[in-house]
Amino acid sequence: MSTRQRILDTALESFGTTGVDGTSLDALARELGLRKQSILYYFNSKNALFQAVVDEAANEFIDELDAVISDVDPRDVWAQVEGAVRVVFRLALQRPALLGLLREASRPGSMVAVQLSTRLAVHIDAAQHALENALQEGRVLGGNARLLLFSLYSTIMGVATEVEVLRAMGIEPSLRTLAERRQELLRFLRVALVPV
Amino acid sequence: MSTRQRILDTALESFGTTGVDGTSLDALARELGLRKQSILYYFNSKNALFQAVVDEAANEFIDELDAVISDVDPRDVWAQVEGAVRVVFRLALQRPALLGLLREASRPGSMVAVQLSTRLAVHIDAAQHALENALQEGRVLGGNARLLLFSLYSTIMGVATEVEVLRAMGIEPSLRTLAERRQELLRFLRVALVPV
DNA sequence: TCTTCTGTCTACCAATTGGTAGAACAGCGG
DNA sequence: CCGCTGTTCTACCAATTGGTAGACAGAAGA
Repeated sequence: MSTRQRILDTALESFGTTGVDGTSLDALARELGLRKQSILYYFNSKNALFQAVVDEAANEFIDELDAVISDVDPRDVWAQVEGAVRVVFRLALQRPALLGLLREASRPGSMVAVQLSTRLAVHIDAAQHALENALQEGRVLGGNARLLLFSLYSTIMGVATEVEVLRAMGIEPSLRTLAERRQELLRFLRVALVPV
Repeated sequence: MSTRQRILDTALESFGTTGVDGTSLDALARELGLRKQSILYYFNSKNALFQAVVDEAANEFIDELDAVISDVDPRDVWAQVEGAVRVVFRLALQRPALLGLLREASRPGSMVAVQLSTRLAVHIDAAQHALENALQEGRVLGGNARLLLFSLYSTIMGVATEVEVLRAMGIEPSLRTLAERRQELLRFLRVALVPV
């Protein structure tokens, strides 16, 4: 794998778990068996690296979503929601750093330096239109599609990343726990989203 | 107001908006018209200050919740949930730094140094028991009360703090927007929580 | 008046931070 | 063998960080 790609991967892992401020270029380079100057050779600044990592994470996130959702009837909003929930929960288990990074990127301070990936913005637009269609046909509750979309996003995100909160309260989340949580969330969404 | 209290208040504001790592003792002191050594006179370290600020924020948060919920029939779970939602949304508008700080405190890295306030833990226990009673009487969906509680918490939190995400996407949240969001969330919760 | 305690200050400090300048070195085409 | 290009290195650096030591001032109490 190219050095550049190794840097991106390791940085995603570290930024997503330890946070951007909590990760020094020095420590990152040590983990890679390099000097930090080599990192700065590929990315002009730490901020540029962060931007690149966010872009990569957003792309990976969307790829996972697309892979699942593309198998589904685009008119079946509920099936799409269910697919999205499944993806997010799987990522929470298998790629926790990825979700951590997306959360890190949407923190108040970080947004100043880093714009959300273009692809993510486009994807949100598309999802918004899909929801608007569903709304017009009366298959979903709610008025403002974009706001409803954000509601879905933050609900999924919040529930999926609460693993950390559970750990902090002394509850070690198990596979079974997460499965239960997903069931509860799906029941939540199902009752709120099914045809009126 | 005592200097100690002024430090706590300013620190909460700064930690909650700029983040802990993004706030230096120097900048904090400058904002207070002091030297950072004076801060360290009251709090032995930056971490101790953060711990104190988290405790204060948790207390304030719980006070707000208690004030609303104590007016409600303790057996009426739905009324309590509605009250909690109202409180969180009001805080999102009037004391955004407070919610920001609670989110900051539940970040992966921060929890290492800072335990959740004891009072918050006790409060969560109480809420858990209330939910369990409701579950036994069959007035609410769901199985595990503690998990359901976390679901409620993260859902409310996620939706309320998505103001930042909206801003990042170029949507300036208005009072009306937030009111709509609250309505949507309440509809969400109502349908999911009302007697089966 | 002398002492003591509280609070704020000046003066430092060691460590770490992100970042720059430029040497060394490898491989490769000519 | 030469020069070129891409990559990694050593050597620095200025700035900032959290934190320590101790002087100094003022108020309070004896």
